[in-house]
Amino acid sequence: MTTGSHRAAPEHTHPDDVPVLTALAALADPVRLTLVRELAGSAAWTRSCGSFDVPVGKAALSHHFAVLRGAGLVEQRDEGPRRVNRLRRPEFDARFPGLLDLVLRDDEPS
Amino acid sequence: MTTGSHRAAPEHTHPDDVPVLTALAALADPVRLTLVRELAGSAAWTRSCGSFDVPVGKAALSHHFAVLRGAGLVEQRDEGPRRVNRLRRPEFDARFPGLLDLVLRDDEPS
DNA sequence: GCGAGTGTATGGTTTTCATCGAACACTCGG
DNA sequence: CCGAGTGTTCGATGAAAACCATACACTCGC
Repeated sequence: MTTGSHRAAPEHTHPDDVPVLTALAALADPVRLTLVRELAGSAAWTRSCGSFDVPVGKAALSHHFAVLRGAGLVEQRDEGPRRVNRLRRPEFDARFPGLLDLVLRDDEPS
Repeated sequence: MTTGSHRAAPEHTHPDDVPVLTALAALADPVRLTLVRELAGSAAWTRSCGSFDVPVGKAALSHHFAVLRGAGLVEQRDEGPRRVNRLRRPEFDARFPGLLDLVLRDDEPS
């Protein structure tokens, strides 16, 4: 019986269980949008939560990741002391085709 | 000199001038989502502002339409005493391909 | 020119949400 | 076993946004 004391694994929501409104609300925030974009530019499982360049404290950051998880946008795994992330591109694309493409490739209007 | 006293024409924003964040925020609200969907199901210029089935008062409704205009989602024209609406599908699709399709054809997860 | 119908603007209330500081949990290397 | 590093949770604060009720503006039929 390896009852090993582990940290509680983060709760994940599959994109298939996510209402559109939740997905849109998750992406309609400048900080989270930055996280998603930066995450899309890195290989899976290579970025820990603290490695993102956003102007908010740890607490807020943690909250934002919880929202992204709840929207099926991000998957997290504990790796030693840090929590590493992966953008759930294929699953999310299957549920909301084109949405990620939109927010990723967008250039702001001149 | 026909200085005719007309009502101020509503200010419109073309989708090309709309940042993604604004578009997402506009759609990430249950009332506005209903408006867009109901509007998509009707012919252009056939729906006045008051003809939508949403559980808010006139003032809030007026505000929501202002947000939709500002996001390049809706065009309005004064027709007698009422203000009729049109969903700017082609323009908005050109700026954000697939986004409207997504919010329109979506079925909530079981 | 009234009065009904329709929409906007204003002012104020309530709710929601992003944020922070501080305290706590876990992992790992000395 | 301690201390540094990392992330979550809690409580509180502040800002943004949705909302309502009221008052105002415009159009039209009578």
